[in-house]
Amino acid sequence: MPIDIDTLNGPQREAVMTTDGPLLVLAGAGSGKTRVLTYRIAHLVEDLGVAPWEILAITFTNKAASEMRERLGALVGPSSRGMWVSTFHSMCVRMLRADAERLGFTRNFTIYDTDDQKRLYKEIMAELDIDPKRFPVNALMNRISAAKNELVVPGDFEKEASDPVGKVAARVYIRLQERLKAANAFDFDDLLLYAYLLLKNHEDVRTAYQQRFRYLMVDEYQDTNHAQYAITKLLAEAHENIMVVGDDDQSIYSWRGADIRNILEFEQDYPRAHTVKLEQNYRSVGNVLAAANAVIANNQHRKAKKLFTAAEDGDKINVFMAADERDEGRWIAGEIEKQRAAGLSYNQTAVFYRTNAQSRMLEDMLLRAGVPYRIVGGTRFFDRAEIRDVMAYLTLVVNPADDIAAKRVINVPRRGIGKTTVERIEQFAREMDMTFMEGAELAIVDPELRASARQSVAEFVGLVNEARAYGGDLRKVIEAIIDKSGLIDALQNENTDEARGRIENIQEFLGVVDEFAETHDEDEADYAAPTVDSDATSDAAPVRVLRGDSLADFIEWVRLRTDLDTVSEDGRAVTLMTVHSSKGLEFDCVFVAGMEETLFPHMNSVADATGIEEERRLAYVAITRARKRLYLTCASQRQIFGQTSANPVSRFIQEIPSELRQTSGVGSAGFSGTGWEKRGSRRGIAGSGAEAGEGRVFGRSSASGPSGHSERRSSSFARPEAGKKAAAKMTFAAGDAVDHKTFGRGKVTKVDGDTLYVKFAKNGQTKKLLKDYAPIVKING
DNA sequence: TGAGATAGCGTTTTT
DNA sequence: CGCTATCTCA
Repeated sequence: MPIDIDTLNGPQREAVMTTDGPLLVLAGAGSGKTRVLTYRIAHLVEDLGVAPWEILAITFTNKAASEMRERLGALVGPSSRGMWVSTFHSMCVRMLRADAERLGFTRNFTIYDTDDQKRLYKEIMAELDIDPKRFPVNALMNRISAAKNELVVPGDFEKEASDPVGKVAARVYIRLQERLKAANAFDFDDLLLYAYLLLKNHEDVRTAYQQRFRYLMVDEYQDTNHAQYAITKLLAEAHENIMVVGDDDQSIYSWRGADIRNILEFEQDYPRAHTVKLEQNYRSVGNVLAAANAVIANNQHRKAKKLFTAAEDGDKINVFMAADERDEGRWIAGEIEKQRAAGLSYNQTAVFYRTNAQSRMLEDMLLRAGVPYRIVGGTRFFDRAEIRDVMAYLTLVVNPADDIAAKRVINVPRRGIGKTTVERIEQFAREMDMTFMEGAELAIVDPELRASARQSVAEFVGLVNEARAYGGDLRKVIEAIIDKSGLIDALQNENTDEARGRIENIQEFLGVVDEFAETHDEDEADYAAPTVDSDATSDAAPVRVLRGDSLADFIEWVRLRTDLDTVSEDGRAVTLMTVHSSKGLEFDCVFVAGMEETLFPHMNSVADATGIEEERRLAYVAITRARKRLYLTCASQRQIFGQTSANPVSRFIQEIPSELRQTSGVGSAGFSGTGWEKRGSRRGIAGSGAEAGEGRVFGRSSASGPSGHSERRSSSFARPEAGKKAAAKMTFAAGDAVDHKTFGRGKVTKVDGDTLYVKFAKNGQTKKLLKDYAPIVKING
């Protein structure tokens, strides 16, 4: 399918057509950069005859990668196969799988996530006798993670560390890498670090990749850390056909090691670099864009640019000042309903917040208002204990050296293997320099252990070893492992509602397996890393992957997966997520809640200018997600950690010219902040769309406190039942059908004063709930 | 060895 | 305030 270059604007076209040499594309928010990226690739393949496997495109999230793959599929068809379109992390995994042996690992290596990592740190700290009170695990983890992202290896780290924490971290770092290697595992940062070392220290490998990838494209370049930068640089060395796309104004991950200088200094790194600026915004209406421009203009350290749009001005930015966070959530819910009545669908609406903690109240209020929503982020499905247990079993089957996984499940379900036995095994392993599983095999014949314990260990070792021989399709294998592990049986025997819920989760997990199988059939398998013996054939054609067994692939897929990756367009629900998660997305209507000093900007970031600038970029990202309507809300007082505090309105609101804003909501006599309008001062002007929802109905003087019942709050909700139950005086009777935030549908079986007994359909369990506080809604039928 | 209770802790953002 | 991790008791 030919691409139509004429649909692009000037700079876009320039970016697409400039294929040779280094190219920096500064792509403002909503300027069509994904389009440019995909068109450029299509141009390379279709017009210039570049082979798909000569192209490497790196994105920040899996979602972005699969989106791009999809678009490319539509653009150039099946020839997009064989192209590497992936995230940094999965690219590194692929490289490491191909050459793990060279680094002292095997191709079955495990990827440790933060939880595994933490367990390992704790073990190491115990081993090295480091007091976790004086040296918190998190501090050490952050320190070492930062070092890895800077490509500082343990030896160098030790030399450089002078402060107390650094000195301790140096010891931990050394041991950590030993332990990880022994476990045949990489943590997240290691994936980058070792991939870099692989390329750096093995010339043949490096050359193979350099020659293969004639064209490199890196998206979200402003978010790359030093390790990613260095990897990219190495890969691009031979051809220097590297295109990076990014927006310094959207750099929001510096806390994770992202170095904004990578984009700011690209032109110095590549003196031949050509630069293209995409400044025409196709996403937002004029007022939204003007607000975004005004806010970001307050940052000193940025490349000069100014987005413009041909779109109409649209509505003003709607600022609402709530009495408290409850009021804020309620108002947002009401406003969403109003928008909905005006024809906006739920899934074109999103509510953003700075911290995950804020989601609770918002959820609660949306639920009460009967607004369907879904949350992105927060606790992940894969983080549930039972799912992690299953994963640990699967991991152990693939990588028996994974001690963390082994220890996690050796007594799950209960087999009567206690601390004593585990410590004994650890002792063996340490003394004989073995893995935990090998130590366990010794323990089977250890006369010092109780016969029953030995028996149980033998059982455990046996089932893991047996599982290695299972064949058949992936789902069958996984089902067999779960079955043999006895996890489900044990849960069934518990015979509690909670256990039934867990079984359900495990079953849902099997659904995930199917999902994986569907999206990863053999044809979809990726092409392998180039083989190193570079005779005539190897760079002429892609090498077909010899990915190990698909169980390993599945584990890897799960490990590198985020909640964000499952954000789908369909589903009639409002999306709730953090501002960070929102990057790259767009919605017709956007609410940003909690626009107060100390929350947004967050108090931990206001100390220095760089912190504030990053918060501002975050605000910029939030604002520019909106296509048509933007709401910024704040609360005059808010409970944080059970403590009520009052904070001034966010400076980012003040930075939006007042003529672009329209303010509504209640002030409060007791409010101590600055910059708040007095109650009612803007009432008359509040005008369109706001009058039914704000102050008059929901707002009440905060002086009366959250406990004060307001008389008639129900009237403005679109859904009568939702409004009704929003009131604290809501009554329930046995037989009522209800919907609970987490438990789903249920039926009231008994009412005892303020206490409700609700039997939930999903898990069959009956819960005691306080009617005024539980996140429940009465529903019809 | 396991279950229960309590104390203590920490809550910015996450590939 | 809510969750986790540790301690204590049976």
